[in-house]
Amino acid sequence: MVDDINTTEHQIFEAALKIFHKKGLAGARMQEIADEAGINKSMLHYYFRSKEQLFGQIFMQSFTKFMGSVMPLLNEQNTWEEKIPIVIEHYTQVMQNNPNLPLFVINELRQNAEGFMGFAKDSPLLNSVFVAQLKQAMKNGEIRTVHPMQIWITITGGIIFPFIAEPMLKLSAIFQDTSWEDFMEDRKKILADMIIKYLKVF
Amino acid sequence: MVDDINTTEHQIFEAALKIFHKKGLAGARMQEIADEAGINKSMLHYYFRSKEQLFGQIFMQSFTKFMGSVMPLLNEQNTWEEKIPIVIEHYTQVMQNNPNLPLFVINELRQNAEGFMGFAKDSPLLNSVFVAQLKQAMKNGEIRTVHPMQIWITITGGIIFPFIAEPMLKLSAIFQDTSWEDFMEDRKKILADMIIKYLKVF
DNA sequence: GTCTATATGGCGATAGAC
DNA sequence: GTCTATCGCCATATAGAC
Repeated sequence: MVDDINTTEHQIFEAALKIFHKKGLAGARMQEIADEAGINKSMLHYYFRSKEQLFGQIFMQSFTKFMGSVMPLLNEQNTWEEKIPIVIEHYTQVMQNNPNLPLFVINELRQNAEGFMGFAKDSPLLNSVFVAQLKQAMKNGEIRTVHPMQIWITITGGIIFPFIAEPMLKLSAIFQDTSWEDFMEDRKKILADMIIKYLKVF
Repeated sequence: MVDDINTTEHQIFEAALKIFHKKGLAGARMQEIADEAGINKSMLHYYFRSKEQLFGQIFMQSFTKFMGSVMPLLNEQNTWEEKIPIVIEHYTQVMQNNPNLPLFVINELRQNAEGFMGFAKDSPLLNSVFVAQLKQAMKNGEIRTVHPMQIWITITGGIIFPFIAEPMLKLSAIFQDTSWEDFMEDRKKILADMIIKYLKVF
């Protein structure tokens, strides 16, 4: 059982997750994963047969975590306006706990475009309560009419992008007068304000 | 001369650019680059010595293109408000012509964090006319006071992120009722409006 | 400059003892 | 289940003919 935290299999899985997230499928080495797990390299093949299969399990879990974890929040019984800062806070947490997760999923998905088509869902996002609430508010004339995906990408990208681009931003020595942490803390409020104001003032 | 478009060296360079952008350093194969260039594999070593050195030249050019190309626009003699849609249009063009460029630069930078510190500039962005204009407008009370980098990341991320996340978004079957092209065309105006409204209405 | 042939090392994977 | 030893392949790189 991979779930049992004390098994060899679990140790390998966690090590592989870390290495694959950092280096990707092509860049990761089985030996490096074994070292990270403090375990003999043969054990990787004993438990997961091949690098491909080990990777497959890691990817599946990562993809589900990244794409699926936010859905419950979108279907809560609160207003669309309340959901926005909650979603922003959620993604900030995800990024702080798994800084390489989105880049990993995006990269591997790009390499293997057709290989993962089985993952395609029937767009649960567009069927969420959140999107329904936005559409209703648009219909009522309470907010501006705009494709909900524009709002969604602005929310998610607004948080995820700075984390993804972090090494580039830091390279430009851009954060001289403020810390990265303060900057991202400010960002949460700015982003929510910006989106809500855009929707309401028109 | 790599500049001369008819030389073997130039053909190799262009082929390597394409393959490295798509697969990254770890995923690219010298044979694949040679095939793409329609040239014998030995020629790659003859002109560029090693994979590492070939990659180094590609990365340097890519990084400069990605980071440097927007600076002139920020220093033009127009208002900050006029610059925003211009920058958005610029990045849209860059993304359409080099769809893998940002992800390539971000990924390789992340792998080799300390290796490229020599590229660090003295933050030309924060010394641009655009940022100076924003600061002046804040001082005059014409717009809300906010760190200019928040504005900058919202602009760049707002365009770059959807392109980066494209395979993931398409996988979610999200674009049933509109085309990707229409969506991005709308986005340019939405993003500019959103940012300008946020700055002016407070 | 361009080709063919080959050297060299690294990596995924397996065999087999314990 | 876990280890050591090793196989076989593939990728980078070089040697050397033309």
